[in-house]
Amino acid sequence: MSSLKENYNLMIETLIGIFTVDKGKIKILMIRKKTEPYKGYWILPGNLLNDKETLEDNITDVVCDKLGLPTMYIEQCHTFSNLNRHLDNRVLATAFIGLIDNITLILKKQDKDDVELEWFDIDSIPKTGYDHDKIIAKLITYLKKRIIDSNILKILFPSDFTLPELQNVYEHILGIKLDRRNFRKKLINLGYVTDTGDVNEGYMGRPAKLYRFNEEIESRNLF
Amino acid sequence: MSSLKENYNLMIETLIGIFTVDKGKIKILMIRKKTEPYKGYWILPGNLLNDKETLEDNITDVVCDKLGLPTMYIEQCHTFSNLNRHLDNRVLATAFIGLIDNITLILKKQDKDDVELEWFDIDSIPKTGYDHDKIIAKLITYLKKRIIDSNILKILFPSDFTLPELQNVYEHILGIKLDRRNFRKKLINLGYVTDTGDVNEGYMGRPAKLYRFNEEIESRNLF
DNA sequence: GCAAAAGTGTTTTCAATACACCCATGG
DNA sequence: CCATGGGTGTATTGAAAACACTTTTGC
Repeated sequence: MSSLKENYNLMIETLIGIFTVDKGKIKILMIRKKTEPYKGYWILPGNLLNDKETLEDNITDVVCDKLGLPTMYIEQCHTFSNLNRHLDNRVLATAFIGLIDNITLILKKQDKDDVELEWFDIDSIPKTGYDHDKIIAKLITYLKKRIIDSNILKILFPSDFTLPELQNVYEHILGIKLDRRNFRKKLINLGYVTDTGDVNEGYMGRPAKLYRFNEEIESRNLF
Repeated sequence: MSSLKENYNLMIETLIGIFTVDKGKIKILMIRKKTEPYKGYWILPGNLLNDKETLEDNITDVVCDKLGLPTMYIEQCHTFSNLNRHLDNRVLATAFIGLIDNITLILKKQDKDDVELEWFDIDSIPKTGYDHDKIIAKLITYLKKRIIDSNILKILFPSDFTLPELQNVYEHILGIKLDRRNFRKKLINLGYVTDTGDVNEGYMGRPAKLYRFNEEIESRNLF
């Protein structure tokens, strides 16, 4: 603990992968960089940490002020400390995931003129600036693991979703096909979801029933 | 990304909770602080990050050079960024877990005269300096979760352990009693462990058979 | 009426649970 | 021989997996 000051030319940024689900597909929000370096490339939203706020406060500010999105559920995932992350300065990055359901997102977002945002399917990430491709890969892996071993999917499916949509997400994450009958049986019989009585009209084929997650269900591995 | 330099009076330290299992009990290694502040208190080993190394390299150096322990399996867990972690400076902390089995530990450790180390049962953590009590709590929670949903326990039980020892660890972590017959049945029938043919002599009661984990087993939730 | 997508039941298999007595050693 | 801790088998229950046809809507 000697030499407290001398070794410090070192900065920290926050980065966030914001995820939502739209029609059974998991999407991540990226922002197009407007200045050099990496001008025109897609990157994760984020900000440099200043010395009067926590990482969590900082990233919450990014979400609200910079992106115009509502406050959302976040989890810290990993701190990246490779030496060459930035070209000039040493900058560490603490990466978060943020989860928001599509309905709240559409209702509460405020458009910002000064940022160019786009949602990408997590299977179709564009070319990124910096090392954000590696960070995104880690965030997606983290998200998948959390979906499998907790019930954070509730946050992405707040109410009035269809079981085929939910099944799509599970199949996508697990990389396997699930039997429709067994899927419904498990979710319904184990008390995870409840029929809302409504149906999802306006699509091709037979309208699907709408469900919501039950609140009081404890987390366990479903698949 | 304006104002790169002006906001930086900010440092990062690494901290590590090193865990081992001894006779069915999970232990964590702590170090006694020899200087003010918090002189005489127990803290987690760690070090300030300098600008020429990654967090992972830094903590590996702590383990080897400062503590005299062999290189071990580590995982990054969380970065703590509360404003008042240290008294004078703003110091963030990235905390790791390190896992090592008791046999390798005893064989390969080099005693260091200048550090006072002690292994504490994770249920009996002493009074700590700084916010290390909170960090330890988080590390223990993290470790428990990882033990439940992966097979990192293999790292802590390399070979020649008894099933009652292993059962103790599971019971401790899960906070429940497990049936001895069902525990053995599961571990053996599902191919997780193999009888080495040896027994554990020299303790009271009937000697226990010794087992080792099978290598090729995929990770799943056992309980 | 046909294309598209959603809904439904039964059987089999296997792991999970509950449960009580005997065995091997040290002192 | 007794105290201590370890090892063993069976029956029941419940979830997991496999499997094909019918229903509802839009066009």
